[in-house]
Amino acid sequence: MKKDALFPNDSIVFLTNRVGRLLANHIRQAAEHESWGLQPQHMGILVDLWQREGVRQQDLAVSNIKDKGTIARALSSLEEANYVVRIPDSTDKRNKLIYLTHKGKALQAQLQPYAQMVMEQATAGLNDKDIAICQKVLSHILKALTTPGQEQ
Amino acid sequence: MKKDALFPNDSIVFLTNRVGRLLANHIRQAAEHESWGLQPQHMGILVDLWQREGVRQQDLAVSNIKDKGTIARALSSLEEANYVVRIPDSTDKRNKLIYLTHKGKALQAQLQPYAQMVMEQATAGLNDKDIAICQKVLSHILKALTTPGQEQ
DNA sequence: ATTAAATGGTTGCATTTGCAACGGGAACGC
DNA sequence: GCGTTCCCGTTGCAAATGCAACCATTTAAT
Repeated sequence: MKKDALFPNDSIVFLTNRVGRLLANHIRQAAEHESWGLQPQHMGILVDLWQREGVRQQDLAVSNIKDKGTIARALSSLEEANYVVRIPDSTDKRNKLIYLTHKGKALQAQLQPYAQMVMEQATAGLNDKDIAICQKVLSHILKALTTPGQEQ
Repeated sequence: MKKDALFPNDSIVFLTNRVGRLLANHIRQAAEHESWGLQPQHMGILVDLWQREGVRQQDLAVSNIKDKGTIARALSSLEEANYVVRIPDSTDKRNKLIYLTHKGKALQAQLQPYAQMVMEQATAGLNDKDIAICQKVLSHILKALTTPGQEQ
C-alpha cells in the first residue's frame, strides 16, 4: 500500500485546486487591461456557451459545479453587459434558455490569444503526449464524480 | 496549428478548475457528518502544515494561491477551533509562525479514509502510470506559473 | 379535475474571498 | 542617529458563493 500519498501537495486533489485557480487568474490578469468587464466567474459560463448554446441555467450550474443561484446572478450581469440573453422556453415555461449575443460570441476569439499565451508558458517543457494523458485523467475524474449512480 | 483547443471543456484550464472543486467538495461532504468544524477553506492550509510547520502566514498565502488577508482570517478560525497556534517570530517580529496543535496533527489520519475513498471512486478504471503523469504535468504547471521571472 | 410532488429560477442571508488601506517592524539610505 | 522603503499581518469593503426559502410551472397520483 503506497496509498498514503493523498494529502501531500503533489496529490491530484490539491494540484487540481491550485493549478485551476492559478491558470484562471493568469488568463484573467493577462486580459484584464482590455475593456471587457469580465468577472472571474464569467469565464466558466462563457466557455460552456461557446460549446453549446440554448441550455438552461440549471445545466450551466451543474457543469460549472456551482449553485444555481450563483449562476443566476452571474447571468444577470452577463446579460446586463450584453454578452448573453435569456429566452423563455415556450415548451416548458419554467426554463430560461441561454444564448450568446454577437458580442458574446466574438469574445471567444478575442480572449484566445491570452489563454494561449498563458498555456504556452504553463506547458513549456512538457511533451504533448503527457498533456493529453493529463487531460484524459482529469476528464475521467470529472465524469466519475458527476455521473450520479454507477459504482458499487 | 491545432491550437484552437484552449477554451473547450476538455482543456486543462477548465478541467483543473472543475475537477479541483469537485474533489474538494466530495471529500468535504464525505467527512461532513463528523464533528470537526472544518470549513472548505481550511483543508488546503492544513495540507500545507502537515508537510511543513513553522511557516509564516505569507508562505501559506502563496502556496495556497490565496490572499494573505484570506489566510489570516482562516487561521483565526483554525486557531479558535484549536487546530493551529500562531507563534510570534522572535528573530523578526513582523512574522507569526504557524504550528499545528496535537488536535491539528491528529486530523490528518482522521481525514485520510475519506480522502482515500473519494480518490478511489474518482480514479477507478485509470492506471497508475497515467495518474502519475497527470500529477507530473500539474506539478510542472504549478511551478511554471508560480516561479516568478524565468522564461522568455 | 384536483391535489401533491418535483423542477427551474429568484432572492435573502451568512460565509468566503480579493483588494486596498493601515500600522508595526526591519532593512537600507543618508 | 533619522528617514525612506519594503515586508508582514490585520481589517474594512465590495464582490462571489452556497444554502435555503420562495414562487411559478410541470408532472404524477388519485
